[in-house]
Amino acid sequence: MPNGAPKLEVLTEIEQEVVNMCADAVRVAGLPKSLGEIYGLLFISRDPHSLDDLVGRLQISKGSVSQGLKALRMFGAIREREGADARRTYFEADIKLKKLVGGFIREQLRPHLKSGNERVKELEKVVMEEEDPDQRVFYEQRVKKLERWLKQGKLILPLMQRVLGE
Amino acid sequence: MPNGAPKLEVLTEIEQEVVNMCADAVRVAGLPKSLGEIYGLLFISRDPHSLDDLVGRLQISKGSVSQGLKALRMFGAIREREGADARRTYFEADIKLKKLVGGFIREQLRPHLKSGNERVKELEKVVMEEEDPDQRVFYEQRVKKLERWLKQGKLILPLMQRVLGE
DNA sequence: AATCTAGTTCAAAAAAAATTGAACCTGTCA
DNA sequence: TGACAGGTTCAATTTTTTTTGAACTAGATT
Repeated sequence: MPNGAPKLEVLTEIEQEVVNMCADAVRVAGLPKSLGEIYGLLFISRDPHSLDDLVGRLQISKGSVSQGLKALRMFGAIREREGADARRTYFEADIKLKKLVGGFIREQLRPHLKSGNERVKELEKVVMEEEDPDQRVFYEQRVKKLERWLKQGKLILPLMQRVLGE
Repeated sequence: MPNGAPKLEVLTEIEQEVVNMCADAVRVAGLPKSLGEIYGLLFISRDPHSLDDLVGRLQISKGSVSQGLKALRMFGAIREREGADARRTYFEADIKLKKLVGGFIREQLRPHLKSGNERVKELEKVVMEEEDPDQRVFYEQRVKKLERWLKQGKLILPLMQRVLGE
């Protein structure tokens, strides 16, 4: 009978430190702290953890951990693994920066660029209706500027991924 | 006697659209909406605006606009300009993407990388105290990984600035 | 089939962040 | 000098975001 009981111990100093660093790092990216805490603990752990392990060690609710794991899986930041209790799902961190940044770009940045494009197209239409010719010319310049910004954004994402390709 | 009275008119469709786009864009970067609204209105205006103009047109409080302008000045995203009323300070948008991104990197990203470095140095010390040799080797690997991540981050910032050099 | 249990969902609660507005500077003008 | 106006500050309030936890689903297990 395998020991599948969730771990309940408190975090060691090292674990706590890494968990905090990751929590702060994801905040910079505008993601919830709990996500970083979960990733941080997996990152600094040799053995994979189950949902209940994470609840016990990090002292955050089952709901938060469930949602956090879901998001991290979407980013490709964690992987499922076999573990002590065949009934549970265990997770380990994917530590390739390329993967993490790639997931972030795909899930967070690209959707915004996409909707930005649509909005600029809308803008072009509205600008065409401007009566005053000088004003219209000015607006056209500015909208063109927005378009160029979006293009630059689209350009820089794959570049970032390439550079972080290690 | 120059007419320095603040503008009170409501936003046109175009202005509203650009203001909203900028508001959403800065949210992605983790900055307050009001900052984006202010920048957006300046971006799409031919003439510079005073603090009271912005309060009147955007319907946000004097306090918020004052703070927003302060932050935008720090980023280098806006410039002071002469205007109708010699007593007031007027602002116009700096529309060079390089400048905007540069300001963001300098004010928001670099400080985090810096504190990250310090924290990793702290971590190294704590790891040295780990008794179990296998565990210590594992921790050393992970801390090294964190160091590499920070280095990559430092590497990519100037690259971004260069690419956005237009 | 009834019971367990790992995991999910989501409305409500809590926490964090942004905004407000009144008090307060500071320099100008009469 | 005193009244005034532009601008700043910051404690209190509002809004937004995150977290919680109880109810629920689904897939074993007896």
